Formats: sequence, structure tokens, C-alpha cells
Amino acid sequence: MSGEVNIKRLALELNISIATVSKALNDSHEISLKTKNRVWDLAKALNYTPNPAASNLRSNKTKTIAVIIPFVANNFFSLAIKGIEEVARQYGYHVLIYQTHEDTEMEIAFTNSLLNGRVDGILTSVSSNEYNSEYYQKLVKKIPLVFFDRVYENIDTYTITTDDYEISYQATEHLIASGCQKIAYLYGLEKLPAGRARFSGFEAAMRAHGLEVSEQLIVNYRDDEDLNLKNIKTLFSEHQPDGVFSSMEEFIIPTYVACQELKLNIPEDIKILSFSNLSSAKLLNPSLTTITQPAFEIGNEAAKCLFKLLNKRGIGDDQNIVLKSMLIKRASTGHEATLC
Amino acid sequence: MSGEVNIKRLALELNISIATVSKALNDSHEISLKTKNRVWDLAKALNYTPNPAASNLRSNKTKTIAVIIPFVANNFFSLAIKGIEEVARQYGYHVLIYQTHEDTEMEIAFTNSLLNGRVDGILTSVSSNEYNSEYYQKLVKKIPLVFFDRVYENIDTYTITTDDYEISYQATEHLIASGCQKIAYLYGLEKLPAGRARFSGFEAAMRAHGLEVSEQLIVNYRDDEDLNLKNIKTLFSEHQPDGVFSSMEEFIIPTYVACQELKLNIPEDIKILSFSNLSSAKLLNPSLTTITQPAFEIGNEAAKCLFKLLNKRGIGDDQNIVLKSMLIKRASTGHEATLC
DNA sequence: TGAAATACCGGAAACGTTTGGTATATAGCA
DNA sequence: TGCTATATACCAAACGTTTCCGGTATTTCA
Repeated sequence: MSGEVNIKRLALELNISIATVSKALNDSHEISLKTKNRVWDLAKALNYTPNPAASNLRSNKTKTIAVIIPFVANNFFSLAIKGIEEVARQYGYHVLIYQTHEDTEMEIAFTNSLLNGRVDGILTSVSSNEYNSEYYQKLVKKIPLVFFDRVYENIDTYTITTDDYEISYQATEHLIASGCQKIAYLYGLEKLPAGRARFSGFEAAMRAHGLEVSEQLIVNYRDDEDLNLKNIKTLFSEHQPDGVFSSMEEFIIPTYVACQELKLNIPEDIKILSFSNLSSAKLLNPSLTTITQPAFEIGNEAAKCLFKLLNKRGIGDDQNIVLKSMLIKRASTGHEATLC
Repeated sequence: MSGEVNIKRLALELNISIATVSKALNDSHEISLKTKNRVWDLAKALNYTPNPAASNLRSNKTKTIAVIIPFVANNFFSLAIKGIEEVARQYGYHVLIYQTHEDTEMEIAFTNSLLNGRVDGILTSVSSNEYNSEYYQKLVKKIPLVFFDRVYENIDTYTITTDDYEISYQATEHLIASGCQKIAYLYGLEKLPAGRARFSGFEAAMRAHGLEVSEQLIVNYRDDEDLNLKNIKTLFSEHQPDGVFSSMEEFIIPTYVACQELKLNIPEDIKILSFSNLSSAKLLNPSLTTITQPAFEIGNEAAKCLFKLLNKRGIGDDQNIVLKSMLIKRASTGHEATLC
């Protein structure tokens, strides 16, 4: 009996035209309230929902946005997604998620696969293995796109970032105030503005306090857990730093392991802090001092900006939004353990 | 100049019909290799990709699947998603992700919003706040759907679960072998088969060793962090258990906090183990003994089953797939700290 | 050699919606 | 009264594919 319930069926049953039904469903001013109500009632009764493919084909709107990120199995990005979804739901949009696994080629492949009208807009946090902004120069002219956290600079769209330089400066001063003189730097995202800003903030704070930033006290992040561990252990045993500034969550585990294996006591022998959104940072042994980014808010803000673009409001003077991170002092830098 | 590049454009430029182009692109046997090559070459040169809306409208295939889960900011689900995506990519499918936040109403709302042809199939891990399988009884007749981890029973589709009963039994024996006599049970997912199986396994092992399972030693999970902490603290101080079996990752933090605040030493005063996919479990203070589910494999297997359904192969005798979890012994149950 | 099978290609309808143009009826106004 | 504006609704053409149906040319085989 029923068959699929579509607009034609509604029109037939109400004895009005297809066009009228469509306009009624979209609450057009051309349709009388009386007719609208008849349509809405029947639509509800028959449990009608418009076919997205047809609607999209005709109107060129998908009610879908894409999120392209390195990983989803990561506290920062998980929270950011949550922030994005909140806004998307609000607008009745669906969210497509793509993981690049830090591979720029994948990133570009995914993005390209979205240019045929599969989505209305894109939110992206770029891969760290390359810095290649030319691609995006052209891309932003083809589709609404907003960068968050890991951004390319000087591209004509919104970017949502955090105060990497300032918070790194502040965190470095915290290490110094805690008595560190020889601070190692675990360098992540070195090709991206975020990674560089973190290092600059560290550098500036060191210099401001008359401390040296030595090449030998730097470990660069590699996509190889064992190598990272090895490099950190080598650094620790050869140069005995009394402090560690980790610019990436991924360094935490190898750093703790290195200390354990080298029998270094945290924070007595060495103080540690790290960028991180790990909710269990407070339960590490000892609890870890972190620089925590407002991940949820970043996602939220990014999505809002994307919808500004989708609604054809041009980019205002709020093109580059910077949110504040937090320095949460815990036992790994000798701070009182407060379990917060 | 270019305009949008579509199938008509290709046909025009190659001086062949639209039908031929379409068939060539889909590698139909009706088209000669020579023609196919001409089409493929030009398509590549012009960077053509088919319009998904049009294709979907006509063919009733979206090349998209949906994943409906309680949270993405969770190690287990993050990994499961990764497993799902691997398979999806392989088939050229896109993945839509929905978070229910443990709310069955949302779960149903999302699911309903997908029934109008937005996706070809659904992978779902149901919310824990309710057990209401009637809805799904009807649903599986309308759209291909596969359950993973948190499943409803006796529904005519694939389910991917783990050996909750057996591994819980085994873990409980580990606690007992480590000297525990009075073991508290932190009860999660109580309304779902998974949660119940975990408890049954625990119960059976206790009984098999002549130990009592007391109501007073059970804390039920509530969606309120403070309440959970309070309940655990009350349990610990009023009944002094010497072991804790946590059936949910979410109990870990309050449990550790409770021990710290009550000055209970782990594992001397109390031994702890928990279901968890936390990668930092080994770095907790002390490192945490976990039951770890093969999250990636679960997602992987679930997606494979969904594609079996999509390819119209009926459900075989592998309808209920059960994967093995691992018990990883660490310091929180008195095991040698091995950092693995 | 002739009939049947095969290989290759095109015409045109269909998928379910949106939308610009048009038509009718009514109201407003001079 | 006649003329314009407004409210309401319909017609038909799109959107870009896929696919059924057919048609011709070529091959196969008895």
C-alpha cells in the first residue's frame, strides 16, 4: 500500500500540486497558512522526510560539513569534534569526519573528494608532516573552509588558534621559577605555525632569564614511538636536563618511561610539563603539569565561523581568532598535588 | 571557460553519448576498452568526479555509512572508528559519525534521520541508559544495521561483541589469586548485555572460590562524576574492600581519587583492575591492571559485516561474532611493573 | 552463405526535489 | 469602474546521473 512517501504522494493525497507541497514544506510565503497546515499535518502523519539526494541535487546544498583532522583517537580532537557537532546540530547539519593520520597526501585526497558537492563546507586541522599552503590558497576559493588549531597562515579564511607563544612563555617561566636551569625541549609540529610559536615562546622566556637554548637539548618528534623514546633517553642520559618542556601530548608516555628506566625521580631530579588534553594527566605518576587548550571551544568557534561563511556573510575583522590555553600546575613540576 | 565538469561535458568533448560516458566510467562491459580509455583519460585530465547527489538519487546508493556511538572522546570508540574507517575507505565509502551522549532519544532521533536514504547502512553501539530493543526489531528491516560492543540481543542482524563473561571471570580470579577476599564491583552498563555479562563473570568466579558477592560492595554507575566519587568513597570507607573490579573506564579516575583521599595504598591496601582502553593505563600511579578490548578489531569486523549486508549476502552462521579481550596485569594488582 | 549471437553505442525516461515563470482570484485604490 | 498590487497556487523545466530499451555492425557457427 504505502510505497515510498514522497512529495508527489503528499500532493496526490491532498489534491494539490507538487510545487505547492514543496513550498509549503519550506514555509514559503507564497502558500497560505491553511494549506501549509494541511501539508505539515499529513507530512507528519505519513512520517515524511525529504529525500536528501534529490534536494541536494536541485538546490546544491547538502546540509553536511566535513571535519578533517589527523586523528580522532586523541583527546584534543575528540573534544573539538564535540564542539563542532554542537553547532552543526543547531543548524541541522550532519558531520562527516576524516582522519588523515598526519599524511598530507591523504589530507589532500580527502579534501578533493569533497569538492564535487558532497559537503557544503570544511573544517580542517592540517597534518604536521608538511607545510604546503599553496594548495589551500586555491582551495578556499572553491569551498568554504575554516582552519582550527593547526592552521596555514596568510590564507583568506577564518583561523581559530590558541595563544601558543604566550602560554609557552608562561609555562617556561613556571619551570624556571621551579628551579630548572637546563631545560630540554621536545619539539613537535615543527613545520606548523603552532609548533614554531610554542618553541619561540619557550626560547624567548629562556633568553629573558639568561638561560641558554641548546640544540643538544632538543628532540624533534618523529612518527616512530621507539625512536622518540630512544632519543629522549639519549638526551636525558647524555645531558641531564633538570626540566622538560614537551610541546605535544605524544611525548608524555616516552618521557615518563625514560625517567622510569633511567631511575630519574620526577620532580626531584627532573621537572616535566606538557601540552595536553589528557583527562588522566592528574593521575599520572606523578600528576602532570599541563598546558591545556580549550579544545571544545576551539571546535565550537570554528564551526560558528564556517556557518558565517555558509550564510554568505563575508569574513569580518575577526578573521584570526585566538583563544587562551591554561597552565595547570601539578606534581610533575613540584607543585602541590591538588587533584584538579 | 570551464564551467562545471560533468558527464555531459565529457560526452560533448569526446563526441559520444552521455549514456556511453556513464557506462564507461562505471567500467561496463558494454563499452569497448578503447572508448573507456578515452573517457578515463579525459575524466582525469578535467579532474572529473561524479556528482554524488545525482548518482545517489538515481541509483539509491550513497556510498556513505553512519556510525552511532555514545562518545567519540573515548579510547575504545576512537579506536573502533579507526577500524571502521579502514574498511570503509577500502570500499570507497564515507563515514558519518553521530554521538548520542548516552541518550536513547537522541540515538533514535539520529537513526530516524538516516532512514530517508542519507546512508546505505548503520553501525551502532547503543546507549546505556535504557534497554529498548523493540525499536531495533523494526529498524533492521528498513536498513542494514550492525551492532558492535553494546548490542541488543535477539535482533536479526550481526553483532560484534567480546568475551565479557569469560574475561571477567578470569580477571576476578586474578584478583583472588593476588590475595583479595572482599572485592567491590563498580557496575557499569547494567542495562546492557555487556554490563550484565561482566557482572555474571565476576559473580561466577567469586562463587567458584567460595567468596561472597554482597550488594553493599556494589556501586552502580551514574552520569554524575561527583556522585560516582562520593559513592565509591562511601563504599571504601564503610566496607574496606581489598579489591576493586571496575567494569567501566569511567570509574578509574574516581577510584584513584578516592584511594588518594582516603590514603589507601594501591596495591598494598587495595587492588584494582578495570575495563579500559586507556593507553596511559600503564603510566597511572600505580600502573593499572586492565581488561582491554580489541577496539580496532571490533570496528573492523563490524564494518566488514555491514558490507556483507550491503552486498546483499544474507546473514551467515557468523551472525554473532565474539572477539577476545586481554587481561593486562600491572602494578595495581601487585604485579611486577613492566611498562607494557 | 545465412542466421544467430555478440559487441558496442545512443535515446530517452526516470530518480525526488526546487524554482522561475505564469495564471487566477481577490483586495486596494483612485 | 478600471487598474494595479497582492495572495495563492500550478506548470514545467531543471539538477546530473543511471539504466532500460533499442539499434547497428561485427563475429560466430552450422
